[in-house]
Amino acid sequence: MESLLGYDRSVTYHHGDLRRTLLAQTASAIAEDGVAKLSMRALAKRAGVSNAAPTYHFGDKAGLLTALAAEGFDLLAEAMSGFGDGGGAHSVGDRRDGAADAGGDEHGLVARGVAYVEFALACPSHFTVMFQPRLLREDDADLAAARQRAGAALSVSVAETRSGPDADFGVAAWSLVHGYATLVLSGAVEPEDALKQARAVAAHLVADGGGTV
Amino acid sequence: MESLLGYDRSVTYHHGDLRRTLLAQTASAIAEDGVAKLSMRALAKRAGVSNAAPTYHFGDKAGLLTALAAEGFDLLAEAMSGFGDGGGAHSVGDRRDGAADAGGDEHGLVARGVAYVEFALACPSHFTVMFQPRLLREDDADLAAARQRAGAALSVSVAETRSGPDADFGVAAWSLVHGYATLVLSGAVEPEDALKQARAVAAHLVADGGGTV
DNA sequence: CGAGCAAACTTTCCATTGAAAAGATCTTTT
DNA sequence: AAAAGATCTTTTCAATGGAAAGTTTGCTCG
Repeated sequence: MESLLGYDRSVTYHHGDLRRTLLAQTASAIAEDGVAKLSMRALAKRAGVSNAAPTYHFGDKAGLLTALAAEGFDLLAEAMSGFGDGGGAHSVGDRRDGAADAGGDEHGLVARGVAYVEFALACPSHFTVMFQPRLLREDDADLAAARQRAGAALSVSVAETRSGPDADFGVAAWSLVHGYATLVLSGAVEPEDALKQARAVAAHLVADGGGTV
Repeated sequence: MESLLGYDRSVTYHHGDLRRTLLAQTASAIAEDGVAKLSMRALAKRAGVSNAAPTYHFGDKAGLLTALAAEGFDLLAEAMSGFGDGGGAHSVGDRRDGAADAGGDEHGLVARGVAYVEFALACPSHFTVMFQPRLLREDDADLAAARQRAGAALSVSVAETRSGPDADFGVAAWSLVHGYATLVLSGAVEPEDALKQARAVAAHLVADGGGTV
């Protein structure tokens, strides 16, 4: 029977973890071929379930990508937290290569900027989807909540450096790291050593002492 | 006859300008619903031709988007040229709102950064596609050529400001304007007055006098 | 313990899509 | 005028997203 179906019903039925599995498979599928070529059916095959299983869990393709984006914003919020206040730097994902996080006493804002880039490069699928609202259900509550958490983490990063509410500087800092991450991911900038370069790039901004335009 | 076909054959057959028309319709379709929802068939209807007409001109969907991206890189190169050497500022597209280009004696690099953002906001469909290589035919010769022209224009902009070959600074400047444009286009940053803010943002970087990390 | 009930997943079906193949029409060249 | 080539159409097919209805599983309540 199972050889005909292509999957073992006793295992897949009430998988228990299918939602998480689908999200993970989605991320790796996007990382391989891009979000444009993501197919719900191929995803289902990849996870060893039937065509309609992903649709059941996420409603439709936009729902799937929305869930991925929400997960991404939470990962980003996590990656940006725990720098200054003794929490110790959390590296994205499982890797702990030391070198990237070792420079402990570099400028706090630079460290967080590097963390932003580090996240984008470690989770390219999440990052890509997070900033393509056309692909998402913008009215999704979970997405809004996760986005707000990430936004708060970003604001804190800037506020720690600049006491006054200098909105322009915050936007500039965000633009810098976001742009660098985007350019590297799109292949426009060759990343010999992306994180080292990111640190140098970020330092250009922080080196600006004044800030009044 | 024509009422049955849905188009006037005497007009559409050997349209003479169909390729350009299709590119323009593609740009506006993407601007409306995003590139993910772009349909070759809907595009054909929009242009008043049959299903296969777009495929004939561009090979396939990737070919269409590649042509759009190449056009975008040429528009960008044009937008970035003609600042310092007396050419006068060329505004993107047809609009000439004066205010955006009027501040003649602001820092040259800032002016070019603003031009970059101005282009991205004026041609969002081109800009979006230009930096999504997964959607394109990367081996396309026209794309490579146009991209190189734009790259050269960008390099000149930076080189005019910094004499020495400070690669990091160039990447930082590009990242800043590219990131700001991307964030505005994705809706992540609210553009009260996007260009004014862009100028302020860019000034943060230029205000950095030294540059050595 | 078993009957119902909701959750999780499957099967089937349909409209739309991208692309290939082959045909029709117009323009240009010779 | 005849041939050749460019431009556009018609037809066709496999793949896709999604809707609808059916089936299996686990849980709850009597």
